[in-house]
Amino acid sequence: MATLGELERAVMDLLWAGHEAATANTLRDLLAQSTRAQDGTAGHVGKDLAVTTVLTVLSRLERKGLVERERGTRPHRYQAVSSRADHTAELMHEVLGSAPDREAVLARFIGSVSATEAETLRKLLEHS
Amino acid sequence: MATLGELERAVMDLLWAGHEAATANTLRDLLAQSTRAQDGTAGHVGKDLAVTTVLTVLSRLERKGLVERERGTRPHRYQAVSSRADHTAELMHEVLGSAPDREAVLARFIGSVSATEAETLRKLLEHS
DNA sequence: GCTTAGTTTCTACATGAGGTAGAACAGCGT
DNA sequence: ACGCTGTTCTACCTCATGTAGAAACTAAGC
Repeated sequence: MATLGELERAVMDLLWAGHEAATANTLRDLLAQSTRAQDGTAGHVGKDLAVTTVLTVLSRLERKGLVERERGTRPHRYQAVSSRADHTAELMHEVLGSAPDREAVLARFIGSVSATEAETLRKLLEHS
Repeated sequence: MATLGELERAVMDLLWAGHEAATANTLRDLLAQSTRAQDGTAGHVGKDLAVTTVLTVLSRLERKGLVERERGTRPHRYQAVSSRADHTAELMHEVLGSAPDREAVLARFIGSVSATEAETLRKLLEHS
């Protein structure tokens, strides 16, 4: 499955931020951002990493299909293939999909959702 | 997180079956069942495993909090702590929970649900 | 053209999870 | 006391992930 490690997730957080801003990041960007990110912030990494470390992670994320790399430009540009929300929703479907009793799962899932979110869901379901 | 390996999942599948039937399984039960399980069936394991292998897995699942073991009886009794549906729903919440943009995620999630399931969801949300 | 600083690729090592199982120990029925 | 079955301990292998050095590569200036 597409389960991410801690560092992978941090890098994805940075890339996802760029995704919202429709920005393709370079390695340098990412390093700068990761240095800037504070504890608790998305993309936070508690230490200084070697450039190669980040590149390795980027390659692995690319292999996993989460990151796309523009090889044409000179510093390559890296960007998340899909938004964080899309990715998370997909993950939820993956989790759900492996169940033979989807209905039961959905029932439990709905059962433990906050009142406000239940409201949100109701609204979302009106249209479809 | 509670991400399971292949064998762990197979064992959980057997235990979950027992959970529905309100049955606590012994090691022997599980081995017999796993041998019986056919390809595609829940709890399927393609080969004969050593007893210790299954026991190790059970211990790890116990450590993860997914399995409870009755140590009083002589062959110990093993059982799933919660139903598969509960577990899966919990997993979905975990996935969702790590997102800062829960609403957006829910929107995407709902967006890619089948029509029939959307209907199910609507019904489920009526009561709450 | 040649050096240089930043980029990318290759290769490597450490750690931890999970699959797998032997060795040894413990309790029960005979 | 003996042996069978279940349990515990320990161990090994593989793979994912974190981490990074060494080397190859490239654009830009001198």
